[in-house]
Amino acid sequence: MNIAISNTSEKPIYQQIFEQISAQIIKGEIEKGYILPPIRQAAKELRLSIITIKKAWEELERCGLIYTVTGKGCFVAELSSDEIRQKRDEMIMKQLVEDTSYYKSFGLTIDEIFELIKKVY
Amino acid sequence: MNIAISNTSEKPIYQQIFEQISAQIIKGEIEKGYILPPIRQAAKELRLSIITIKKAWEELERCGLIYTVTGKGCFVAELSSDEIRQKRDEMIMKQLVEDTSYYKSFGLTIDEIFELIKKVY
Amino acid sequence: MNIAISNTSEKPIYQQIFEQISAQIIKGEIEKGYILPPIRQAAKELRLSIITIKKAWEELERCGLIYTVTGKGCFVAELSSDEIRQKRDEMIMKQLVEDTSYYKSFGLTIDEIFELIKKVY
Amino acid sequence: MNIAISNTSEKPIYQQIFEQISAQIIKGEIEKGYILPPIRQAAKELRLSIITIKKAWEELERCGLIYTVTGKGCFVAELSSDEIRQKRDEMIMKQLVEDTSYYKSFGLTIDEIFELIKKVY
DNA sequence: GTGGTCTAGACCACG
DNA sequence: GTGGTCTAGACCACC
Repeated sequence: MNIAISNTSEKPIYQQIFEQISAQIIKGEIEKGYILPPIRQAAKELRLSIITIKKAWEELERCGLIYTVTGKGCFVAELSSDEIRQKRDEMIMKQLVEDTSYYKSFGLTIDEIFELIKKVY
Repeated sequence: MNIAISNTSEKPIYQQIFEQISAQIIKGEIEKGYILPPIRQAAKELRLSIITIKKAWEELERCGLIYTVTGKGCFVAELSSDEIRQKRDEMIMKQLVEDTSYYKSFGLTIDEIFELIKKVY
Repeated sequence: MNIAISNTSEKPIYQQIFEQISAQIIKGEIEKGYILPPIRQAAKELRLSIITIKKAWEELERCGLIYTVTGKGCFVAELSSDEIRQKRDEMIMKQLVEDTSYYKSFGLTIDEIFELIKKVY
Repeated sequence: MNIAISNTSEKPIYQQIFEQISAQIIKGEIEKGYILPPIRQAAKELRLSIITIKKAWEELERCGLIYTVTGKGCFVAELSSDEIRQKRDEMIMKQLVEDTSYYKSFGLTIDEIFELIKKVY
């Protein structure tokens, strides 16, 4: 559980948590079958409301990255590397389609986009 | 004035308008010195509140893309192509920084990002 | 009639005209008894609405700097240098009181104000 | 929160509020990290519309004097005394440029301006 | 609870 | 005619 929260960001906190944990799962930094900390404990550690944590957990479950066993806790889903890769591409693509359409709306060519990304990277 | 509003989008309406008009100005689709439609007329055409339009116009003015003359209307700023280019890169960079940090969080290399963008483009 | 108008300024146009002409009268750049150009002509020269010019002339008359003779035109008032000086101080003081109270509201000492004015001057 | 509103002033209400609060922050009368009253409460207290308060808060945020955390409130920014001083001079300079150009238009020298300010102070 | 957005009116100064 | 400001409600997402 290594999460960095920014209060000033425009992104809602629950989404920041969701993105970071999902990235960690997909990168294999959290092993399959691992039990996520109980909501109450996570809330305490991150000094956030339980509601906020719950919302992040729900998002993760909706994506199939974790599953809840009532009374026992939330487990990281045991996915094959193919499934993982598929989920990763799904999540990234969803974002990518939106992003590129934004860049294209300014009349940028694909090469100009690459140029700018290189600068940022 | 060719604006498409999505009520289901997460983006606030005023920002959708801002983005579309700013893109049109930057692409040169709206010529310099052109008078934007009066806010009341725009509000009526798009079936929006005056304040929503006003907010979009204010953003445009803050970016230096238009200037308003009270009692006369809102004019597209007369910028050099260099200034336009600079403003364009500014706006895109702001978005790009956020986007790439998202991709990076999944462990994507810059080449993998290029690969994906090519597919989408 | 040497007037510079800024459309982008926040100051209303009629006030810009008023300020510039009154300053010219007070500095003696316009001689006493001089006939101001007819409203219609001034409006044409400055490419402004007649209403705008009329409003500026009215302000000048309210300040006693010009007087209107119906059918003949607007004349620069024939004031003694004492009267001129008094009017000048009146106009400046009115502005000054407001300005200094603004600076004071930020907790500036009089010396700090002088320092800043020197920079600007 | 000690705000005095003048309905007769030419200044828009939201700007009066902005100026008073920004002055208080800059003078250190409101401590860093302090939470501004919720916009709805402030609106009620001052008997103003929520939007009017919101506009004032937005100006403060644009100047970097406060930052808002959605769902939590608006906090006074934690700036170093240098940053504060810089912001103060910025705001005053902006006003000062306009003011001095007005005085200069009447042919006043810098010393005459000092003389008058001393009188008023 | 908080702020973010939006509506459908209104009055005013300016041109 | 224009934009500038303001009101008194409303619904939403987030915490």
